[in-house]
Amino acid sequence: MTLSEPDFPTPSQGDDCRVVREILDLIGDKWTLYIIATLKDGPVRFNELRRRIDGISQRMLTINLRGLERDGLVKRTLFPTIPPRVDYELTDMGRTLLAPVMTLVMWANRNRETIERARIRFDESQGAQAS
Amino acid sequence: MTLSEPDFPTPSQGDDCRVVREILDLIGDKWTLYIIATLKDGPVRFNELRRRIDGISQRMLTINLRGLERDGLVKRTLFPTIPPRVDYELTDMGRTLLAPVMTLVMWANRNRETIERARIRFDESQGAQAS
DNA sequence: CTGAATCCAACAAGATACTG
DNA sequence: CAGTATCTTGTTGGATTCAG
Repeated sequence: MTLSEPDFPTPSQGDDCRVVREILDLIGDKWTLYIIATLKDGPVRFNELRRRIDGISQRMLTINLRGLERDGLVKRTLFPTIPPRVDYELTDMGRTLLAPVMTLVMWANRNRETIERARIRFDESQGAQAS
Repeated sequence: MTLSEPDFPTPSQGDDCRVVREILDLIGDKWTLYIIATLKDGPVRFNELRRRIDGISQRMLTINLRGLERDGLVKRTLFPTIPPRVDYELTDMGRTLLAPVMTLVMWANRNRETIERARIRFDESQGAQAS
């Protein structure tokens, strides 16, 4: 285990945070997570990805797929047919990322409403004090 | 448990991903995670935060703290002394975020080198095919 | 000390058109 | 079908200045 906090593992400021930043730079952008999620069940073709991910542009899909391929999270397979066909699929490492992401999903699901309420309350108190 | 996938819980494209996006919008920016990590052991004053988080500007610290306060992850306590003093600390919900983040930290630590190698390999193969 | 307000640079991302 | 290239725009973040 990389971390050795006694009772509860918490991010140890200096080191870990930078590492997490790299990961967040990896998956923290607008589309990457959607792409990974869309690939979770197996290979998907380029335009199929585009159709399934609502609102993504051709450009962004290409760029993000390149990044994921570069990082070894996604494998690109070109079939040199006419018309050409390209399959994208998660690598083994890409699949291991699904688990950590899931803990975030669960946290999000559990706390979404609380956060929503906190926001409303905060915004109201801000509006009220504007005298 | 919020998810009920049979063998392995994976992000279910439509729903969960949007929820995670909200969370990533929360912590996915450049500084929020550092702030949360810096607050993990208890209240910290504004300028102390600023000192401990290398490179952050006053403006960004303020903005991010406001956001965290708005979302109910951080509590702000103003001591109306002269000069004024403001303490920031994680709320209970804020602390629960540490655990999910940690799974990401661990994934990052485990896979950092692999990713680094993948990148080098990818970049080299790209340079090679540029004929 | 703890901010708020303003201006500005850099980058991310959308729209569109073109190509093998 | 699967991209690339270019242009434009929106957002983020840094620097600086001012205020309670």
